[in-house]
Amino acid sequence: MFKKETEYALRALVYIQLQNFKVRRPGIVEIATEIETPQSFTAKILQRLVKQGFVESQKGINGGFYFNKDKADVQLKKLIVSIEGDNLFSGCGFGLKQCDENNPCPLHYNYAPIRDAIDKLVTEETIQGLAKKYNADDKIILSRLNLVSPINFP
Amino acid sequence: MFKKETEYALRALVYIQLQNFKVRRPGIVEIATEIETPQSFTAKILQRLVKQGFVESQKGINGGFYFNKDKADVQLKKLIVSIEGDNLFSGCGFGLKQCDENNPCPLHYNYAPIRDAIDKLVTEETIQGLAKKYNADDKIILSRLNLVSPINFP
DNA sequence: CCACAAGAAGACCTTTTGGTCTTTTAGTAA
DNA sequence: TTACTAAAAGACCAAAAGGTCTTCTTGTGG
Repeated sequence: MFKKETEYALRALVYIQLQNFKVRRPGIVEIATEIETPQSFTAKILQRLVKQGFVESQKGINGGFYFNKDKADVQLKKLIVSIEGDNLFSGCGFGLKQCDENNPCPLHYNYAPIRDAIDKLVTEETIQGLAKKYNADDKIILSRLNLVSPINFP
Repeated sequence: MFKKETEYALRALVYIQLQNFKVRRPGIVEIATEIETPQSFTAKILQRLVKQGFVESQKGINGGFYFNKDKADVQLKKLIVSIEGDNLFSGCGFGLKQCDENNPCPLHYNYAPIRDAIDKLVTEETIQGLAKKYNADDKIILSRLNLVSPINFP
């Protein structure tokens, strides 16, 4: 469904938010280890997300990645579109350029409701929402790390 | 959603079935022109589909691609899986290896219904079904070709 | 039986995606 | 102010996806 880059970004950001809830700012080594992604590639992805303002980072000792609480929650759709464009939400299942209600392809009436459901999901859900669900439902899994003692976090 | 190869295969096969309904066997040049895909690439895709038994072909004058009426209709799922594997129907939105009801990722409860809807659609629908819809609903579009006079077709 | 009209086969190329590695920059604590 | 820690930057590499091109092979129809 999603590209690897998108999957890694989702997992990394949810992981960062979870650690932020625990008053920690995880570094790239910890993040990549816990969400089980290639470290350098994950670093590159996060650097782009920092540049684009989805998440922030702090260099040096006790540095790491974190969300600015003054900013709005990160909407999944904005994140996904920034990585892989909006083809998933607006494209035609047949790959036709012009396919809509007035000019439907043979798959249109089957496919449109699914596409709309995907759009609704990613429009309504946020990284912070996913992280909160994780905290609320102890069945939900994401990483191998379950509890880390908080360190000082200004 | 789907890979280009899958999209081209869907369009090509539906086009072939539509022409078969008109007692014609379209050739690769006609197919690629009408469904607006790269000719050589489309030829390559169709050759693979012939080898795998999804469609048949006839060389020489008045040759072209056609469906064997004695065989079962082509289920979209079988076609798609043969091209891009079943990740779309069984994979996790987060890209986790082990993600299910018992071990859900944070996106699981949102994503599973969508994935199931996709699975249902491609399991129930066939190339022949799509082509028939096309014939029944004159709004539906696929190619630039709307009517071609039938030629002899044994 | 030959000319021609197709599809078959496969080598090759380009772009995108996924990924590694090395060097630089910046922040912090002692 | 130095030593260390951590992110930033970007060159580089590998695999997969997407696509082209040339050369067979096969099946008619005349």
